[in-house]
Amino acid sequence: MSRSREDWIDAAWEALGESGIEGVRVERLARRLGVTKGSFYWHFKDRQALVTALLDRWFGLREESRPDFPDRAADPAERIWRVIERGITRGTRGQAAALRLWAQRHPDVARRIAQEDAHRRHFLTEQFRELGFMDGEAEVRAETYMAVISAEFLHSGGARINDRLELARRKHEMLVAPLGSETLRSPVLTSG
Amino acid sequence: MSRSREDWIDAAWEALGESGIEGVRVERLARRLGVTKGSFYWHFKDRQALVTALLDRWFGLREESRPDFPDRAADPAERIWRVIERGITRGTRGQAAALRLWAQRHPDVARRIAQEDAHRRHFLTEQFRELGFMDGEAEVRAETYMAVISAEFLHSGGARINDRLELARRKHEMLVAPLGSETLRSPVLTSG
DNA sequence: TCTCTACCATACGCTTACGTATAGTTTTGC
DNA sequence: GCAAAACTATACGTAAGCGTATGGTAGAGA
Repeated sequence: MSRSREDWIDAAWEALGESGIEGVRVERLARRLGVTKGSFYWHFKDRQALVTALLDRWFGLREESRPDFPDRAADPAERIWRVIERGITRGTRGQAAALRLWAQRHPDVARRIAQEDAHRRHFLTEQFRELGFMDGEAEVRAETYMAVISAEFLHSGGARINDRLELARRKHEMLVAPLGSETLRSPVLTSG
Repeated sequence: MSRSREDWIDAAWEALGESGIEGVRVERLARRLGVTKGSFYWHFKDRQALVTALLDRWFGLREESRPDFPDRAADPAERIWRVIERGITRGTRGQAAALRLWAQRHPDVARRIAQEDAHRRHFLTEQFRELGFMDGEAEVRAETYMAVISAEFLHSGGARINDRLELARRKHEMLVAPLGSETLRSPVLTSG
C-alpha cells in the first residue's frame, strides 16, 4: 500500500496529540501506517523534516483561520465568537498541550506561539473596544477570552462538541455583555 | 556524591516540565544528577515506580492547597483569589501541559485530573453563589474562572510573576464584580 | 580493624530507534 | 511491452534506553 507524504504528516499529527513531540517516532508511525521506514525516508530527509512539516501544519491551520479575523461583515461580538467556535469545531485533542510543552525546550516554537497569541490578543482587544468597552476593560476582557480559548483547546477531550459549544457560548455572552445590562444578581445574603 | 530518592523525583519533575512524561528517562536523569543508573535502581524498583511517585507529587501538591478551600475566614472573592494566586506563585512551568498531554493516553491520569477539576469547579461555583450570583450565572463565572486558572498554569513561562499577578487580579476583579456595578462602558460608536 | 549497611559503578543482554545502502516492486509514459 | 520513476522492504551499523547481576566503596557501629 502506497503512503503519501501527507499520510505521514497525518500520522505524526495524531502521535503528537497523544504523546507529544517526543512520541513522534519514525518506526512507530511506520507500524501504524502498515509500511516500513523505507517509505518514510523516501518522503522525508530525516525525522527533523517531519517535525518541521508538523509545525507548518499547525501554524498553517491557524493562518487558515485568519480569514475570520478581518471579517467586517458581522458585528464584533460575532467576530469574536467565530474564533472560539472554530477552535472547538476543529478537533485538536492533545496537540495544543503538546505544542505548549514543545515550546518549553524550543524557543522558535515558543516564539511562533507568542506571535500567534499577540495577534489574537490584539484582535480581541480591538473587538471589545468596538463593543464600547474602554481601554483597560477591553484588555481585561480580551485577556480573559484568551484564557477561555486556551482552556478550550486544552481539554477538548472531555465533553461532546455540542455541549462544549453551548457552554462556550454562555461564557461568550457573559464576556461581551455590556456592563450593567442585566440584573441576574439576587439580593446579597449577608451570612452572619 | 549520594543522591536521595527525593533528588531523583526532583530531577524527574524538571524533566517532566521540559519534555513531558516521554522525556523522563532513567539514564538521562542519571547523567543530569552526575551518577549512574545504579543509583536509580537502588531507590526505585523500575521506571514505573518513578512515574507513580511523580503523579503522587503532583496531586499531593494540589492537596496541599486544599487548606485554601475551606477557608471560612475571608470573603468568597478572596477565597477564590487565593486559588489562582497560589497557582501563579507555585512555579509549574511545563508540568501542567505535560500532565494534560499525559492524560491523553492514560485514563487514570485523566480521571485524577477530572476529579481535581470537578472539585475546583464545585468550589468556585459555591463562592460565586455566595457572592450573590444566581445559579446559571455562578456556573458560567466559575467555568470562566477555571479557564483563567488553566491558562495561567499553562503559560507560566512568559512574564514576570508580579505582572502575572496584577493581570490575573484584574481578571479576577472583573469576574467577581457584581452586575451593573460600574459604568466603564463608553458610548457606543456606531461606525457606519 | 572488622563487618554490615547503604549506596554507586560497571558490564551485560535485550529492545527500540535513527539513518544509509541496496535491492526489490509497482506505476507511469511512451 | 519496456524503461524510467516512484515507492517500499530488508539488512546493517550505531546509539540510547531498560532492567539485572555483580562487584566496589565509604561510613557507622562494635
